[in-house]
Amino acid sequence: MKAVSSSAPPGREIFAPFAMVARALGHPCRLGLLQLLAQGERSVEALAEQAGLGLANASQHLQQLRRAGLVATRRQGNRIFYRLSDRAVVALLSALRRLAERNLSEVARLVERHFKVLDQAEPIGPVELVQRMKKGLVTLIDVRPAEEFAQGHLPGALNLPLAELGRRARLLPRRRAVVAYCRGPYCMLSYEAVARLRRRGFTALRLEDGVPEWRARGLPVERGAPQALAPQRRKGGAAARRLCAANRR
Amino acid sequence: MKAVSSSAPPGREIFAPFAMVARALGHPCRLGLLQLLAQGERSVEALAEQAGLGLANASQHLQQLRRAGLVATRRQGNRIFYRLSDRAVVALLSALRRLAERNLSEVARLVERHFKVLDQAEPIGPVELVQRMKKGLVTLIDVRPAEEFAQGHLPGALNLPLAELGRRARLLPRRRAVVAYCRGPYCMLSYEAVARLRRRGFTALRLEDGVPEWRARGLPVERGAPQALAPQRRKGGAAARRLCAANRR
DNA sequence: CTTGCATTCAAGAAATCTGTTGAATACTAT
DNA sequence: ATAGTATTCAACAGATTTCTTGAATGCAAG
Repeated sequence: MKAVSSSAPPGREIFAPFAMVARALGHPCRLGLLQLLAQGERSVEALAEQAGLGLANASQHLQQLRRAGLVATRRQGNRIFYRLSDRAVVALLSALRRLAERNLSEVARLVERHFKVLDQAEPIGPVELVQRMKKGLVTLIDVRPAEEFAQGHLPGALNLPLAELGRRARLLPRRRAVVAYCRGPYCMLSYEAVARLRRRGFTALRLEDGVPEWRARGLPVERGAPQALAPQRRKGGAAARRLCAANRR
Repeated sequence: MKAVSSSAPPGREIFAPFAMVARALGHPCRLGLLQLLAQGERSVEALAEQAGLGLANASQHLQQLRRAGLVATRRQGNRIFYRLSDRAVVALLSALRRLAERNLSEVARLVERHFKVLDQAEPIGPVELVQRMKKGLVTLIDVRPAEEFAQGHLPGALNLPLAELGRRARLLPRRRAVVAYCRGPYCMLSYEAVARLRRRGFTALRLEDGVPEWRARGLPVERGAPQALAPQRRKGGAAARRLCAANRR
């Protein structure tokens, strides 16, 4: 950018810091990194791998995010963990998503179509989920990797990472519908999970929100406990009761 | 950006549209244009002039905003009027501002310092304004140009554009404190107005919000009526009553 | 101190973005 | 039609961004 055209109206530089933050959000890779970080803190290496980026490249993207104040770092021994600097970041991302959904109908249609192939049905919202859980109508599964589940998950959810879905799907009760959720509205894990479950004859639905959105709504999140890998779990009954108890307050 | 490094994790392109919207916000000039548009619709020419941009340059920035779905256009005869496409845009800008304020303390300090020279006192919030207006303690002035005032202003505000402040300041009551507002938290008009009024011996304060923020809070806005240019107006009394009435609902 | 590991820095090529200029388009008024 | 106005388009130079590669840094373990 050259010297601003003619008479620079005063108070233009004021916007520079804000523009910098917006710019930091302005790259698909960085949005992907932020979505991952919204699940919990991670090392550079883990982020690079899960985002499918080269190491140095991921590092540079992360530093850009840090310069913009969107993420913060913590050193632990040899490695450096990145995390969202503030839960307002999730709010900003949600605002961005809402607006892009409304206004970019052209692109949004394409995205939707691309996903609708996997999931023809509307996702259900958090309110409806709680109602159905209360009635014991659904089994709630978290299809993210176990580590992310450990860092926070919906109360009463079973952790069934997509990778293990093939092996463990048969353990799900067939009577109840299965509701799957993952990292967020634009994470494809749950789309994929729902598609696979349907192919196996399950009644499967997607939860609209991911964990970050759920948390941002002020709804309760259960931490820790990567869940016993025990394939045989009282499926749904106890879990549903826990979810309801947590939501009743 | 080349082909994404190695194995493109699925669902990366999904973020592209969102990144595009964020990018559109990622330039100081475009943020300035959006701030102007938040006051009301405008022609390209008016926008270019007020933002201090070349005509073609402004046009291109505006088209970028339109491609991102942030603004929309309307043709009227010879000219084209741009407007915000959705009030969610103001919400997004506010979210951006909040986050940048919190996290970019380094830059924020500089900005603040730059402004604190003009305004040493904290701005007052909308709640406090309503209270003081109710008690008839303050005169509320809108220091934006008359056209913007006409497109929407706080109930009971007097329009005293910065350009006319010199001539008309003497007409303000000296007993009451003067509260000035303008386009938003990072518009310098009100800073400047407050500084000038103080130099003249007034007790002057800045309102934290501008009209867009006020509106976004769901507070009432009076439209039309560029206000009689009559220098002699029952200053504050009737205005205050109107503001209070409007806010009471 | 040396080694190994995680991360960052540095440099360079390719792509993208910006602002300017001058021409082209779309509409109004004469 | 013709002239005039408002806006957009096209093209270009300069700046910035992005990703890759390879080296440098900081820390922990031996």
